[in-house]
Amino acid sequence: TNDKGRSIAYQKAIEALKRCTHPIRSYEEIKALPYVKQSLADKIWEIIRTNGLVKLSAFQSRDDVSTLALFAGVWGAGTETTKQWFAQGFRTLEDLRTRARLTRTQQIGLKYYQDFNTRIPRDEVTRIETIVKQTADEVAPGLMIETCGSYRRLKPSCGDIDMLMTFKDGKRHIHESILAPLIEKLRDIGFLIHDLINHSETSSTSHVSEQLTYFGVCRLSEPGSLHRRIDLIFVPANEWACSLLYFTGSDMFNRSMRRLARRLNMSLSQHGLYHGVVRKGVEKINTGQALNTPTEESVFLYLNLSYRPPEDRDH
DNA sequence: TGGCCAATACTG
DNA sequence: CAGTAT
DNA sequence: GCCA
Repeated sequence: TNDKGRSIAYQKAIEALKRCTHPIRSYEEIKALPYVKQSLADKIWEIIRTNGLVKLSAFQSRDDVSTLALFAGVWGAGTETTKQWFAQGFRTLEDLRTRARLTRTQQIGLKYYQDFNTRIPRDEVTRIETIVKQTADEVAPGLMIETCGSYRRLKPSCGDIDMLMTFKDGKRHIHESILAPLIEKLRDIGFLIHDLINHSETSSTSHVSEQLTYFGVCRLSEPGSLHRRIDLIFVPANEWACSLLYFTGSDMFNRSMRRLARRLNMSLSQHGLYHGVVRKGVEKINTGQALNTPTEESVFLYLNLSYRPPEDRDH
């Protein structure tokens, strides 16, 4: 419930299982998998034998666990908030609506609870993408726009919509005035329904970033359309490739790529790839120098990896 | 036994 | 600052 | 919970 390390370990084991192509017949075969040892092998074997896991069903049916899982579906509420709500005696979404103290974003998260927790079919993402691109062409021509996340990994459905943009020519500077008119226009045409977060990431530490980020709620005009979570992100041209990599994911893929970078005394983030990084434990002594990363391919190359297209980046 | 990706901005 | 999000 |  509150064990980050353990949940990562389970994730790794799950990925290892997915990667395993040959059928599993014996307990020994399970234990031979990476990231699977005694404890997890026992659990997996029990699932295979009995088609279930006694401990898991007992766990899931616990009042607190199921309630926390329900509350976790509210955008803007994390582990601490959901625990507090449970402690205050709330058990249903109706309890939250009528009695809980909610932040503005949590109110939106609750209002659209069902919608936000419904997967978005690919073709709907495509239609949403078209609207944003058309509108961008009107108010800020010359933008390159790429829809990332699971959409770019060619998944049949997506949890939300992540759109990354930069200037095609790569020369013009990203400026606050680019984001605002686009948002405004999208709001005018009835596409954007709510704003969740509107932030401008400016140079505060080592790297000079001019990333602009908007999180909001959109909806297609067709009757019956659900409200969808959409993120619009402007990045400076020199950060395009690393941002694209980051926002395309998957999460697990990003992690393993960053682990590799670290082993090579480099550091990878959405802003760039740095080499000559000096670390003392987790702490960075020297941030190193930024490498020129014009394309995703270039990042793979620096890390001595062969290129993997988005659809092969599930882990 | 410590780390498990990284870096940063918003809200209250 | 703690919490949440990307 | 697994790994270095």
